[in-house]
Amino acid sequence: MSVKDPNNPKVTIYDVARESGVSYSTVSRVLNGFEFVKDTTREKVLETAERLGYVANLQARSLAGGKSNVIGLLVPKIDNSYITEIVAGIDDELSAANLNLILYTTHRHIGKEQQNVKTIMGSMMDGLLLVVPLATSSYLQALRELHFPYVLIDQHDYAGESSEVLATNHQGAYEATEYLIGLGHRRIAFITGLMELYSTHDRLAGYKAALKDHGVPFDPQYVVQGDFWKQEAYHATNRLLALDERPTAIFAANDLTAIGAMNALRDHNLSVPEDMSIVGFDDIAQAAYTNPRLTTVRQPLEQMGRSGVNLLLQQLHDSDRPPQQVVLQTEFVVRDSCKRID
Amino acid sequence: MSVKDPNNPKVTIYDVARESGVSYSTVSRVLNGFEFVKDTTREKVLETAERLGYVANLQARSLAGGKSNVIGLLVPKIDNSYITEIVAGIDDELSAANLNLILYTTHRHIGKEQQNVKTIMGSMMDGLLLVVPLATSSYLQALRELHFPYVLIDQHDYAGESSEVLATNHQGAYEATEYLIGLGHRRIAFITGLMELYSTHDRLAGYKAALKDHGVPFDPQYVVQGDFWKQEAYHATNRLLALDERPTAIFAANDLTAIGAMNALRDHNLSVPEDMSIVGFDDIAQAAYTNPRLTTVRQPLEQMGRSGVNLLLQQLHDSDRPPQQVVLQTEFVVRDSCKRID
DNA sequence: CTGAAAGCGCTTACAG
DNA sequence: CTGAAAGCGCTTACAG
Repeated sequence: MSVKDPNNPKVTIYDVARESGVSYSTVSRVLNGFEFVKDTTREKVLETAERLGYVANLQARSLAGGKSNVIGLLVPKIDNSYITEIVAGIDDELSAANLNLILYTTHRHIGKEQQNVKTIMGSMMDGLLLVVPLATSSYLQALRELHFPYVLIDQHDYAGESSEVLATNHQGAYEATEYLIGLGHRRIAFITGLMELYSTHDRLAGYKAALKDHGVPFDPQYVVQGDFWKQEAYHATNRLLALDERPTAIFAANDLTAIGAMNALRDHNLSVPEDMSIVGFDDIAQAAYTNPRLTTVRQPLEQMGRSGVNLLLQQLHDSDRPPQQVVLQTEFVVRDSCKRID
Repeated sequence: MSVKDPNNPKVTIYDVARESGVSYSTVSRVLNGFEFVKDTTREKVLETAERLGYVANLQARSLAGGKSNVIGLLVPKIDNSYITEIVAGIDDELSAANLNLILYTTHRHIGKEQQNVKTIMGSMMDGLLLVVPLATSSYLQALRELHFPYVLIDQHDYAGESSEVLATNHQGAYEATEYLIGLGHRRIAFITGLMELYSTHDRLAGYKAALKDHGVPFDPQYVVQGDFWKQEAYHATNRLLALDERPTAIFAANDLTAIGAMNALRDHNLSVPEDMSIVGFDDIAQAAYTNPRLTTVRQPLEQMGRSGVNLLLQQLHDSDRPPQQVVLQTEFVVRDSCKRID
């Protein structure tokens, strides 16, 4: 009876089988928690697996048709806390569920996004989490045909056939706009986000709805296009400042956009909130540290990640589960970047 | 000759072999870039692989003894930009090299860290990147015996047998302390980081060296223990403020520590830099947004991630390569959190 | 409740 | 230059 080195990770089920005097099939069964195994057998196997330091080989397991216990996570890029907070929530929840995470970054490149999804379909992951994907329409259908479990995070499938987690973008934008109106602003600009993302459209709609409900006429010149990034926001703000009738307030599609706008204002020697009121969206960590501190609409980012995992887990347990939509509540956070005007 | 659906990801080398009229062994060879394949054969195979939309099954490949093309990444937790900047660099470089990344978070739990490393050794990853690991001594030996390629990022192997990427912590701390001394400070406190991390010791040594070189006597009461987090820093700062002779400046082991210290000072109605000068370390994104903006020692975090990948790549190509150490330059960044005193 | 067999998709000697 | 065979570590019907 050879005692293997407990530190040698190359212990297989054959080793465990030999040591515990059962067949490797039985070992596999107890390791997978099958019910029809004699208790004494189970204990013996578990004990020797532990003693030998057995660690399952995930590749082999998944190849053989079992679960791989690995989930693919597709994100644009690990470069701002909007993403990292969502990823933190996902990671937490996944590791609590004993699932591994393999990360794919698209670098906001649609071709790469499609390539990655294809790779993921081809490999043997148990499921896929897509954070603000850009080109969903090109692969959602294929994913579904394969019965490949997936969840959209902060993105919407207009076909209505995908599980997704969203925030109350419309309401958040509505409240932000309403707040500005309540402060006396009438010329309120909106810098949009990326047009590929649902949240952009939903926030724009909320903005328009608030204007309408409060009798402020919608003026298309005050809606300028951004892409959720500082740089574009900077340019968009410059365009706004070149208008004959400048806005008195800017509602930015997200916090990074708000920061970019603040940079542009500073370069024009305009100060916030004296010369321009600003509201953001997201409440990323930086928002509490801008100067002045940014008034914004908080999204429960980490929770969005967690909810995404939970939706996925449900699909993993029941692959015929109809798609579900989880909508998380935003919260308006008043800080110092807005001022009442008369 | 059945044409398969190009969108069906379940295309295997058998399909490619059948379609192109060669054996699956040959297909495998061309897919792996072997040299002894007739050019026409290679082209034919490549063309049909492309046409059928073949995607390699990584699990199978690695099981069969080939490379898995996946690298394990072990991090404490995705919860602050020190980590996420390093991860961003790693992710970038890895995807440029066509390598997949599987993420393991330890939640700063030593048992979990050891468990994860064990799992990684057992599974078939090609290599492992460890970012500020806490319990290296317990598994480095095993990793080496398995010839498992790994690189330490911002952590040191005292045995000198590991490849690692570090920053000039000593020098950075020296410069920070010297700067404070140059501003007239003599009672300079140091809030340490986690004692398990090399950087803590290296920075402490730099701090002491600067004091010594400038004839400022070292006073142990001014060294208080932190753990790189705001909360501990808050308490450490309170201890400092309870001293009979309060320090006039605090050198914090990292920016989060500096922020925690600023919070404590604010709660004592003390202002920075009027009542207390503060220097941080890292220059995470937040550092430019504190109020006042934080003077700090910049670490090239993203570059540290990139260098880690490069070291790993070298080992992947030549597993007998002796361990290498890469030391990246820090940079002192003066902002507004320090004041000259007389 | 348990064993023997087939097979997941691939790589790699071994022959030729 | 290329094919047939064995095997990576595991799961899952199929028998019993």
